[in-house]
Amino acid sequence: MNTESMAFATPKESLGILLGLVRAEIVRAMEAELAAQNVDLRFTQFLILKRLARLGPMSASELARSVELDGGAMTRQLDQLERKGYLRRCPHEQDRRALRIELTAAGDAMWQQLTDCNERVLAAAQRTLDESEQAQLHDYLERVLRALRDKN
Amino acid sequence: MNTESMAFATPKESLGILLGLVRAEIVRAMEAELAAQNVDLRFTQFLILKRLARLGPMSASELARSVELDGGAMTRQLDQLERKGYLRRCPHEQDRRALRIELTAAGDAMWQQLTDCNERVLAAAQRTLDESEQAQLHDYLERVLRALRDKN
DNA sequence: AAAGTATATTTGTCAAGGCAAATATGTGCT
DNA sequence: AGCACATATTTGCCTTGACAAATATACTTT
Repeated sequence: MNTESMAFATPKESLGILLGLVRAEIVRAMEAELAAQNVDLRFTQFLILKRLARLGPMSASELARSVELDGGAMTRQLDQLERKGYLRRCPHEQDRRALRIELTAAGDAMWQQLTDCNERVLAAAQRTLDESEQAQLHDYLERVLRALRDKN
Repeated sequence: MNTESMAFATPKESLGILLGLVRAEIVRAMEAELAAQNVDLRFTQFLILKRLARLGPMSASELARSVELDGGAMTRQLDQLERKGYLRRCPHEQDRRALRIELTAAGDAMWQQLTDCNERVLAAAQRTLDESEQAQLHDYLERVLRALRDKN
């Protein structure tokens, strides 16, 4: 009659729920690691530093889009991270509306300290998947993401 | 030297970011569908109705755990959903501390209306994966979830 | 049965994020 | 140049969710 059979022990979570659960666990694990190292950063702030460390300076809105964060929220996160001394708001060369957000030396150092902790959590999360399975998971997620964005 | 090569056009999102992006898109898509049908429900509320529709009546805290929502937040969501007439708080038979949350007829009818919209979004999201790939994605995510939870 | 501990629900408080309005620039068209 | 429209950042306002405290009830041990 319908496409799904309910005759399982685990009622088979839908993709939406499952993604939420997995993400929540990753956030929890990362924030625990951060706290364990006495680093006063939330997951969002950690992500922002990571983007900057890996992709280099960019504008606030590029940063916002890349972590799926509202522009207003980004402004406030930048306030906090700037206050902590991890980044700097510089004028953008080509666009006087925009900012060029760049890591300070302290921000860079902080990222050096965090990169291990980051990799540890991700490795732990994927420890039951072998290399090719990890790549496949990644590929599937990217395809799902593209499918959702190219909605037509 | 390190395990990741950065020589790709797309800098290979980490699992944490990717999950966030995909989930955000699914939430966005679902809320757009709900709005298009003039249904005044947020994604969280939709999830709650879905759980109740699929798993039957349960206590507020079971519900909260199953959608990874704080107990306090659940109380307020239940307030709203009860006010809209979609569910009822009944006394729990075996445990006088707890509630038995059950859908009303209106809540059931609402779910009937939403189930299509739900499946449409999930199908669209996974449209570039064939059946076995969808199953595999699901399996990988569940394994990651277990790995994160059984942290030891 | 009394005490101590664990769980369910509710409420207060606070931080984070979404949305809209304001301001300052860019970009394209005429 | 002038105008319309799009984009970048900031700020105010509001909702949601996390955390903690309060209350009620269960469960366990003495």
